[in-house]
Amino acid sequence: MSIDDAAAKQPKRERGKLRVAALLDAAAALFIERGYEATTTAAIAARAGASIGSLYQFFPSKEVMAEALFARYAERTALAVKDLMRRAPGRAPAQIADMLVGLMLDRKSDPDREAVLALSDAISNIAERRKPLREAVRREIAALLRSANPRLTRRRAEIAAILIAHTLKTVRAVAQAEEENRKPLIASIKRMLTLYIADVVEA
Amino acid sequence: MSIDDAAAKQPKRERGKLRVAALLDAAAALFIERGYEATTTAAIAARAGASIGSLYQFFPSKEVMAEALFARYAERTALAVKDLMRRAPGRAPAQIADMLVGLMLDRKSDPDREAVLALSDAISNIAERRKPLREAVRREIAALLRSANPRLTRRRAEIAAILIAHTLKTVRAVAQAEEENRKPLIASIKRMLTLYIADVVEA
Amino acid sequence: MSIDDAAAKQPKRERGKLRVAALLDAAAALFIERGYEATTTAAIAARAGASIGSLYQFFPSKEVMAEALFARYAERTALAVKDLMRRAPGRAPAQIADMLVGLMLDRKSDPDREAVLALSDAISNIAERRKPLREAVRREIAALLRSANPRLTRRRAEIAAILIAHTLKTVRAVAQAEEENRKPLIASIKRMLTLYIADVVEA
Amino acid sequence: MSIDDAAAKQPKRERGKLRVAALLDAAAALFIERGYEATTTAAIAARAGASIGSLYQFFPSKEVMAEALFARYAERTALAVKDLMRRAPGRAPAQIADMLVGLMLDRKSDPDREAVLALSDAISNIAERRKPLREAVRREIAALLRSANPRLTRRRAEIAAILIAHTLKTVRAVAQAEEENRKPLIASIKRMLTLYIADVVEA
DNA sequence: AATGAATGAGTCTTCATTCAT
DNA sequence: TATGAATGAAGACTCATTCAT
Repeated sequence: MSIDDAAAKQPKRERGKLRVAALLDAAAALFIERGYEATTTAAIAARAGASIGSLYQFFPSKEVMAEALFARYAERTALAVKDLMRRAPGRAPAQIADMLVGLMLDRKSDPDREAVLALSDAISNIAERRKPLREAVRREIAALLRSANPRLTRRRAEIAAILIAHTLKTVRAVAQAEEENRKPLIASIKRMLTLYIADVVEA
Repeated sequence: MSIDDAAAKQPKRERGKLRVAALLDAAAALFIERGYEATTTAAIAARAGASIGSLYQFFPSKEVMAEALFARYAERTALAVKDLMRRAPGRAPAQIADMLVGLMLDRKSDPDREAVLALSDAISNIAERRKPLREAVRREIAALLRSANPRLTRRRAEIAAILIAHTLKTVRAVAQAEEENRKPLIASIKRMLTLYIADVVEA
Repeated sequence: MSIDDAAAKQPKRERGKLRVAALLDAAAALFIERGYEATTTAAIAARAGASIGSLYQFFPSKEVMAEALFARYAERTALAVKDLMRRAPGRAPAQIADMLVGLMLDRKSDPDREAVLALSDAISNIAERRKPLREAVRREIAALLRSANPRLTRRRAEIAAILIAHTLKTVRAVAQAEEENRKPLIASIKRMLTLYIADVVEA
Repeated sequence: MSIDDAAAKQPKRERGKLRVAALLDAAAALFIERGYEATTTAAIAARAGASIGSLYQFFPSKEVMAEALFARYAERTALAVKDLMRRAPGRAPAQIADMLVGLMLDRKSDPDREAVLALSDAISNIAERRKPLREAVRREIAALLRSANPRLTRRRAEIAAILIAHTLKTVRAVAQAEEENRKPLIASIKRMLTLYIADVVEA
């Protein structure tokens, strides 16, 4: 809400929409390749086949680009989570673990995801921006647990949801860093989550 | 061993050692506050009460500073892990989980730790440098598991160790981001690890 | 009369005239608020509720806008001066001082005036453009003095007119910067001018 | 007092002092030649025989340069005014007018003066910064008037001082813009001021 | 050793103006 | 005519690193 909190300008013409998408794609690719700091706005524009002025027509600053990229990613994620929840109720712990890990693996295929990660420590308030998304996910997981065991207190479900969400991040780390062990690791994560969810739900 | 493989110069006098320590402390604090890229060598020198010239007397480049910081951290961590292992053999899963989580909480008090994390995506080969330390930790955890259940295959122990190590990182994340829920979350992590370790060990 | 001597295009339809007026009003307001250099053509268009393309439809350059603004102001000023002169002949020094100061105060209410001042050092040849207006005013004042004292040499009247004109500018400065002292200051200026005019006329 | 209210860094070595002076001289010259906006920091550095980095070593922004230039000018002016006041008491109106106009003409020879004028509308708060100087001058003039006529009320002296100070600015304007009429105009200003001062003092 | 000045390539961003629809 | 996208030269400023004292 600060004064220079200018947001990305919405393009009004078709040409503009294509530009914005191309710029965002280029930014995502470069943020992944080089990191946020090392990526120059000139490079983004060049890769998108646009002039630097064109970039600034839509994004008043490099930081706003990052935010726009995050918004695009958050929107897609929210959709995926919503979709998951439609299919979840009434499942056994092992199935739930499966679905959650599956969601993470699916989402990993979104090229924006990795780019958004490169943003984490680059933009100070991206952490704040990410909060609503994170909390939505937690709420959904907590609801899932309580639908599996209605006697679970709200508080306990909440704590468990936080831990499960954190653990799910491991899926991403594992999928990136440990390519040669990926499969058994994914299986192990599912196993660990299954044990934990069962423990929580049957408490 | 190449020519430009310059490392931090070892200070010869007491005064020099203090300077180096002060510079590393300042760098650590600033890397945490602003990140690696956003921290200027001038700011490091200023916070350490030294001149910029003095900084370059001991560290031939900003990158070398980062490496020196990492080395200081790795050394302390190695000591802590070694110490843990001396006390570990013959414990039950719950105790092992306790000790591992306790180690993370202990190590968190080292101000270098967070700073080293800020280095991750800043310096490409810091990831490489970190590998040996990470693998040492994994080896120790795997050994622990196999000492608890000698029939465990090397491979299974290794996979489990990787997952446990990843999960331990959650301790740090939790301790930072979720202050109000810290205690129940730590307890939950211990519970989840206990369940998983028991599952692995009793397989 | 050179080829690139492009002036503001005369709008043909009513809608165009309104647009031009709105653009000039917006420009005037922004020049006052931010100065000529700091005002962007985009901001002018935006405040006038027009598109940037529309602005350039009527004004081929930012400089031409400034000139058009000046022209609008000069026209109004010339009318006011002409009107003054009709009522001036045969008055006593104190009355003349009164009328001149009154004219300045009147003209101050024209929002273009302040804007035109913001143009002074921004556009080099605006000083040139201003010359004819300035000299017309001086001629009128000189004529006034000589009608009050026909024996006054042309030269003396001219010098006095220049000084009086300069002093009249003080009215504007005073009215802007010294709000709390405005009234006595205006009175003092009138007194000073009265003394001086009397001195010149009775010489 | 805002956060980024960084001031010019004081040089600590002789070399630095020379640099700062050279940069300020270059800035003054260029501000006069081209105006504040049109002067680039690169041009200032070049004219001073310094690198652009060297300029920013001492002046964190172009605006701070302008402020430093103003400070240098204000200091010199304050000295001149103080000196004047030492010689002023007990003089007749004509002599006082003479001295005041003389002061303006003297100060005009300071190359910083004209540069400072080019700053007026460029830097928003320069008006604020100028206030103390302006008020000091007014106080001195008011004191002068009251020493000439002790029965003058504080208020009346103050108002008269403001008007006199404003009128003195005319000296500068005249000296610049009306070169061919300078002499008789200066004489006329002295005459007008003499009349006015006498009127005030003998009231 | 210590200090602080010097360097300049490189970065983000701006903005008057032109063009395509 | 109206609109909004496109352009790119230019400008303020940064910062790791080197040098002179």
